[in-house]
Parts: sequence; structure tokens; C-alpha cells
Amino acid sequence: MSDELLRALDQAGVRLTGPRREIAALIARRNGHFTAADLIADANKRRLGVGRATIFRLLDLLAEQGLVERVDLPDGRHAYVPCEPSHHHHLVCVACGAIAEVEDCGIDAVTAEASRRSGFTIESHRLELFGRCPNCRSAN
Amino acid sequence: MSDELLRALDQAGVRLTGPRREIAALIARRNGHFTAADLIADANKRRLGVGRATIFRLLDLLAEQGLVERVDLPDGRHAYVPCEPSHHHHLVCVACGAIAEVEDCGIDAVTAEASRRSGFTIESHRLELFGRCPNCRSAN
DNA sequence: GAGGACTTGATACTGGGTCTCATTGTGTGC
DNA sequence: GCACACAATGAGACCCAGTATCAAGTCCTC
Ligand SMILES: [Zn+2]
Ligand SMILES: [Zn+2]
Ligand SMILES: [Zn+2]
Ligand SMILES: [Zn+2]
Repeated sequence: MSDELLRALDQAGVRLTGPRREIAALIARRNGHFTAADLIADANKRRLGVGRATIFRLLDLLAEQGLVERVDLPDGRHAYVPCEPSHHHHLVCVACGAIAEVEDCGIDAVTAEASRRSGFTIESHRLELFGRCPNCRSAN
Repeated sequence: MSDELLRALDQAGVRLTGPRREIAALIARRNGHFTAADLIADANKRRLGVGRATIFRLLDLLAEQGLVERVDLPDGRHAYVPCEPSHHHHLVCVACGAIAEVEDCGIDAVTAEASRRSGFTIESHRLELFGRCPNCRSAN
């Protein structure tokens, strides 16, 4: 539920205001990835009086805390995924939007090799995998 | 030079128009990554009469042909990188924008493992590495 | 409770990118 | 070379994500 998000925010010294609780609840009841526009639409539908800006601000906050991660979809849209705050990568179903998390499984070797060949110092990386989840694959 | 881009476009059955030649020249004289806005600024500076829309349209075309690839910068901006049309990844210098290309060096093993663990069929992936090129590292 | 800092939402604004459409330019067949 | 069908162009309007501003409201502490 949204309790996790709220607890984590509280521990980070962030004020737990009414709007923030409501937006956290919206996020908790989504599954898979969502865009800022999705949340704004949700909020409008439920006639919560929260403003657009507040939603963007909370998303920034959550991203800072690593509770949510930004994903760039293949079509260029920006989406968010609720997340554990440890390093990992996302597998996104292009049909239904379902998400799976995968921990590093050999990426470090790849970055080390790339660094050796190019002479670059690598500071960060982004890996996103796109495909079809088991459900969508069988539904074809 | 821009001849490569033009030749590739020609072979793909695309009309070689004046504006397209000029934009291709602009791209050829850039090094590293660039944004659509960069090209638009270049075009304005040189008083080429090309419209914004034409630049976006050519970028789409080039991306379709794999002659240019879209990169999502860490700050969320969308940039492009001139490219070979074979699969590979980019190493982007966060200080000066220099680009190095790296071929797959073990990524396939990572995707296979992720697929095995999650049950997803993986159709595509995006890997971007961010760091500092040798120049920027020593200049510090 | 009172106070002061933080948060909020309305609104205006920016900037990337798309759409439309009348005009122009290109490649082709002759 | 020339005409023609059709693709491409550019000007401008338009749309949408995201940001900035600021007066009014809210939270937490004391
Ligand atoms: Zn995650
Ligand atoms: Zn990683
Ligand atoms: Zn799916
Ligand atoms: Zn550099």
C-alpha cells in the first residue's frame, strides 16, 4: 500500500501533508509503470483538488529518495516505476506495462570492459529491457 | 562528411532535397551528441531557410534508417548521435558530450539471464553509459 | 495554542515536438 | 529537355510536459 511510501518519506524528514498522502495512494493503486499525466488524470477523476505542480513535485521527491525511478520508454515518453531504493534494472512489458525488477547480473563486467576499451571513466549507466511478460506472450 | 548520410538516404529511396542536404551537412560538422535545438540554432545562425519541422522530420527519417540514434541524457533531454546502423551502445561524456561506441560485450548474457529469471521475452534493450572521456578526466 | 518555515494550487510561461495546408521542389517517363 | 504526379517544405497554429511565481494555507515545534 501507500504506507510504505509515506513511512519512507517521513523518515527522510519530509512533511506528510494531505495532498502527498493522496498522491501516494494513487501511486500505490497503480501497477506497472505510469506517467505524470496518468496521475494527473487519476487525481482529476477522483476530484482530489491537487494541482499539477504538486504531483510533479512529489514525483521529484520520490525519485530523489529512490522510491520511484524514471524510465524512458522506447517512444520517448517519461514514465515512473515504484521501486526499491537499491540499484537494479527494469524489464518493461511493451504490451501491458507490467514491470519486473532484475538485479545486476553481469553488467559490471560489461562496463569495466567498455571502460578499458574506450579510456572513459564510467560514472553511471542506464539499462532498460523491453519485451513481453508471460501473460501477454501467451495471449499473443 | 555528410556524403555518407546522403548516400544512405538515397539508397533507402528517400528524396535528396536541398534542405535535407543542408541539414545533413550541419549534422556532419557536429561532433558528439546534439539535440534538435542545436541543429535549429545552427540553421538559424547560418541563415539557412529551413523550418523547424523539416529538421524534426529529417531526424525521424535518419533514426528510422539507423543512421542516427536517440539517446536520453541523464537530465531527461533527448539527444541524437550519428551512428553506424549496427547494434551497439554509447558511452557519453557528461562533461564535453564526446561519444564512444561500444559493441556488445556480454550484454546478451545479461538479457538471457534476466529473461530466464523473469519469464519475459526480451525484444529490445537500451544501455547507456555515462562518464568522462580521457580528456575531461585529466582536465578535471 | 502561536509562530515560522514549508507546502500548495492557480496561473502564467517555456520549450520540445506535432499538425495543417498552401506552395515549392523532385524524380520519372516521355 | 519537359510535363506531371506526388513528396517535401515552411509558416504558423497548436498541444503537451514541465517549470516558475506567489499569495494563501498547512504542518510541526515549542
Ligand atoms: Zn525498480
Ligand atoms: Zn546497473
Ligand atoms: Zn505484458
Ligand atoms: Zn569529455
